[in-house]
Amino acid sequence: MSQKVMSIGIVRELTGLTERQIRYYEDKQLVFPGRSPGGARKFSFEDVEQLKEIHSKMKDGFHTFELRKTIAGQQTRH
Amino acid sequence: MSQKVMSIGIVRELTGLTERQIRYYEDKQLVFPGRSPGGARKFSFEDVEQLKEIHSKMKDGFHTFELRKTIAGQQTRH
DNA sequence: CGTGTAAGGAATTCTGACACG
DNA sequence: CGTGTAAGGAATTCTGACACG
Repeated sequence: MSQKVMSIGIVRELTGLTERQIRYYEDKQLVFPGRSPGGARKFSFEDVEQLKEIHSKMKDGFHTFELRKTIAGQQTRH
Repeated sequence: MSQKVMSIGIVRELTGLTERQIRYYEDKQLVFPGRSPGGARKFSFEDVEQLKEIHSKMKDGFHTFELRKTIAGQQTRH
């Protein structure tokens, strides 16, 4: 489930988010997709769950910089 | 694991097969990928396992038409 | 039969920017 | 701040065909 295999188009379908939002959350360090040799983002099912969680929190009024703190504790490192 | 989320490029990496082989196995009805709106094949992790199994059998000397019989019994229907 | 390849087109994704607020 | 969009380019995938054997 942690294998980075999905391109952003499918993540869009699975999460209901727009590509813009997904890229923005990555920019804000809330998700960490891999990259294909050509530069395309690659997400795992865990990333998809993470994105759903993020968007849920956003709707609750949280800001990206607030969520980043919470997420920092989830990351394996750094 | 049965969600069709990977494009052929990743399946190529995960299975070690060439795109040509993957498409050929689909043509011979050994795997049944979904399709994106634009027509791109979408595979599941189950499909990846199936492909590995297929190639393994091929190396053992089996032909696609022989494997199709075995696979028919695995399919949910048809 | 199973797989390689060159060919041309179409769909997908990428980045940086302007916009609004 | 979070997200929409038009812009141009690059990477990805598709199909049908010719090739070999």
